[in-house]
Amino acid sequence: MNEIENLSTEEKIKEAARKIFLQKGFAGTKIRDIAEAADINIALLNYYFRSKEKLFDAIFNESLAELLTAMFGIFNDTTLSFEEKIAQAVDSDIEFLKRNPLLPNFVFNELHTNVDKLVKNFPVILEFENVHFVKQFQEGVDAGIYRNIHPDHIFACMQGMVIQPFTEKCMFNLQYSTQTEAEIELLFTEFVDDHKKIVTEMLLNYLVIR
Amino acid sequence: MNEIENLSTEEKIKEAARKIFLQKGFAGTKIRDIAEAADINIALLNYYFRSKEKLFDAIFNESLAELLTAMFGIFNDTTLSFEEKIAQAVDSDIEFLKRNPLLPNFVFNELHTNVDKLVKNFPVILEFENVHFVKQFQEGVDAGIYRNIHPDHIFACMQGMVIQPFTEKCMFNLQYSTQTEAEIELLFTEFVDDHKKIVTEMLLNYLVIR
DNA sequence: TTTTATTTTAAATAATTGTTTAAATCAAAA
DNA sequence: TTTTGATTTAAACAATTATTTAAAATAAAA
Repeated sequence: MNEIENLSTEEKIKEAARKIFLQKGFAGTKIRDIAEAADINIALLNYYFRSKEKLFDAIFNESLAELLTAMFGIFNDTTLSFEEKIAQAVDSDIEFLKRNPLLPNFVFNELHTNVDKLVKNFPVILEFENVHFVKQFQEGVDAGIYRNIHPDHIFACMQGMVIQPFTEKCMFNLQYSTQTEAEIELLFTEFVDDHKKIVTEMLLNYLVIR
Repeated sequence: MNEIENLSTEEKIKEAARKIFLQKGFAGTKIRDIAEAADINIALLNYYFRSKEKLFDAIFNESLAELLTAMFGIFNDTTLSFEEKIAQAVDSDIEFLKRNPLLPNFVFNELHTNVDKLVKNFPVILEFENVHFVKQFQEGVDAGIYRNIHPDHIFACMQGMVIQPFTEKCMFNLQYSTQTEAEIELLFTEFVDDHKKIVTEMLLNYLVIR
């Protein structure tokens, strides 16, 4: 019996599915479009993944795992100071978003139809209040060096500022519609790189009491 | 000839359509669901609005207009100082989002399939670089009292921080899943009210050089 | 080579969904 | 009341779409 899967067909489907699901969401995606993009027969889709929904779940769970890793990977690193965690989280989030610009909107949008699946597949999501980052922050608050706010505000501010340029990328494109596409991409990269520094400074400026 | 429209049926359709389109997007919405929610016959939908797409466009354009008004209504008020504009924009945005929590995600998501329609219906969107807020900011930068960054960073930071709590509201709900729904709503209102103050202070703290 | 299991294909199926039709109901005007 | 036009309804239609089937092609094993 051959246990080694030939991933080429399965991976072709997943890559095409990922691309289209992220662009158009679950309801907006037709399995025929996936099949065409993957250059395979429609029936193969149900042969490898039993249904459109199962294929979607596979993509969605992988995407969410990626996002959670990117978003919260830094926050439990005990070797980093609070300030370093913020700087590195902002940096790694934006680098991640450069490679996956559609991912946050995709996840957040499909989420509220799938909240029940979320906790089941990612119970870690309930642990965010206990992350090392929060402990460090609370210690700093108690020591009088950090401003006393609920840590959720920090997450909301950081994530919001980091994600927003990618959410309204189309607005950015409009603004520079005279340039070529390649030039716009370059401008956007410059913009989000500047944005990293600004977001980090803005957060620390506010949180750290001098 | 009766020129006075009886708005009750038409309005019933629009209200139901708005609710469902905002929750599920264009592709995820079935006109039968709208008809059921509005408690009317499916054919009436095409009688009043010629197609699903036309109905959607009506809803979408209204939504976008609302969002743009809420987001940028303050920025051209010449009676307000730069600092006042920030404080008021944050306040009015969050108050708006309390009433329309799903609207930003809806708009941004449907936008990238409709970018061409956007500029046609809302040419004002290209004028944001010339808004009074930006002029005030540039003057302040030239006078050395504001930090010299591209104004787009301000918009991205402000909008991101303001919208994010509503985008991940479902996460907030999970965190307090032991409480009743009414209690959670109260907690969330408190949270975003605190958030107003934090966002405003964080922005001004960073932008205004002392 | 022959046999067996796996993978792929074309076509059919069944259900869904946006739209249309034609008749029925209702309201206002003559 | 009768007539006219607007509104509403039930049903049908046509197109789309996820899924299944059964046969063909391919690869692996005997």
